[in-house]
Amino acid sequence: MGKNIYQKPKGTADLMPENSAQWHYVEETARLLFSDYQYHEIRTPIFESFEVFSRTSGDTSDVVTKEMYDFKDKGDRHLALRPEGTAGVVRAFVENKRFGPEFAKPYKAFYIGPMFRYERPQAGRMRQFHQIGVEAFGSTAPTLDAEVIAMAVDFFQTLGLTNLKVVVNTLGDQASRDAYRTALIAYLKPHFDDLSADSQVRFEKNPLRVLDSKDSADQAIVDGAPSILDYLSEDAQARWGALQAALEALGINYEVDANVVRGLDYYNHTIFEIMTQSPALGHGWTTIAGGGRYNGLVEELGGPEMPGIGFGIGLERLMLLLEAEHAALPSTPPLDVYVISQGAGTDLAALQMVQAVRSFGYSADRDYLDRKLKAQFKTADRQNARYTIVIGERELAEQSANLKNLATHEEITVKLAELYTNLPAYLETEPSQEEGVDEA
RNA sequence: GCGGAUGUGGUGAAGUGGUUAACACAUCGGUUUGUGGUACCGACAUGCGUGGGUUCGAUUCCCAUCAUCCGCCCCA
Repeated sequence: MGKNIYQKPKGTADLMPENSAQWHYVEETARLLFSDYQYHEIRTPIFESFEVFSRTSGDTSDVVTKEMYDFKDKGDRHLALRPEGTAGVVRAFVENKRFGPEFAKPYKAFYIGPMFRYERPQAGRMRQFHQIGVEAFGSTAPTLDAEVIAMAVDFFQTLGLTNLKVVVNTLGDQASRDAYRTALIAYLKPHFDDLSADSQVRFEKNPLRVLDSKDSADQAIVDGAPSILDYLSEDAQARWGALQAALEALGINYEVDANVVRGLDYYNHTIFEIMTQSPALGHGWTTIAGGGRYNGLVEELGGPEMPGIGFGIGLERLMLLLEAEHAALPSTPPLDVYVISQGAGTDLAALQMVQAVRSFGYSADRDYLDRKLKAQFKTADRQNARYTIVIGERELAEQSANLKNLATHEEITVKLAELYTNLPAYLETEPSQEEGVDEA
């Protein structure tokens, strides 16, 4: 044993081969479902110019001010590992001129990949974590907002989650927001001394965030605060009404919570969170997806005036949740054939045989450690093999093999040449390389 | 950035300031000659996160450090 055992950086994780199947399953589910909505994958760099994030997320957010992994590269460029997905997608949208008229609107994209935030790790929250998110550009239609929300709900339901709550709110347009902000500050100011220390900081930096404080004293104060919904401009009011009508038309059970405020500064109009209740993610309702409209972002990054909407889902938290809720997860793929060899000269025959089996589309494995026959059977059994093909010295001498069905214990002797040309006829099973799904 | 807990073999987990670090699971081997989930037998940490310190002597005491887990902030 070496003395220097390297450890992965704090807040990162190794996804080992034994555990990757469920990630594939969730990702594949997203790909298929989002494709039904005509969202296709976009892959943008994992790092971007620092400004891409600082200009979009806002300088009041901790995400920018203290959680960003930023650095100077050898060319003295100020770069940052992406802390969220939207900014990079918007940048790519603008840079590749997808706002052009030849591209149908809304222009839709989804992403899956790692994000980075320098913070203390805790349940389902890593420094390198993964998000699935979608973005749609070029339409302000509230029906699109509703559809985006519906897609997120659809995704969770497809994964077998049921205990979901959709919470929506609106931040209105800039005018609405400014008017509300002023009113909120006016209301909060006399209560300043009674606010928690955290909220006093929020009051200075981003007063809206006081609204979703978890502190009970804060909440008592917030209960009497003015509502954003009373400060909406006519246009914002109309959109807000249309959104709710659209959600109702889709039969989506939603809740209006005027105190929901998203953490990134770029949102306006529709914002939403999908929440669930699970001991795996702490007490009470916790957010598993969040998103909203960001009608100023494209312009902020140098594009034309063009609206956008999207959401993000934290995969680590989702995996924890699926595990805790015993939702559908893929089973370990079974092994079709385990090839057993024994004795002089059989090694090459076994090598050829596993390859032959695989060439028919079946999965095959064998022993590479020259272990005893019994041990090889044990391994075949442990790997849930359906068949074994034994090639020992005796079989090799007569150019045959022993084919055994491990479930029925039936065994037959077959010529090697016959197996090489006609193997599927001897197996009472279809190739099983696809990952099945268990209702665990 | 703040607070709490933890760190012994592949896994779970006992344990003590002093010569051989329990036990269980897993793994590997064996139980006479080529056939699998049982049973029995055996093997398996020169090491107790890392680095210092105290001591005649530390895995056990002290300090630091790293990492993990939980909570706050923030957020997915």
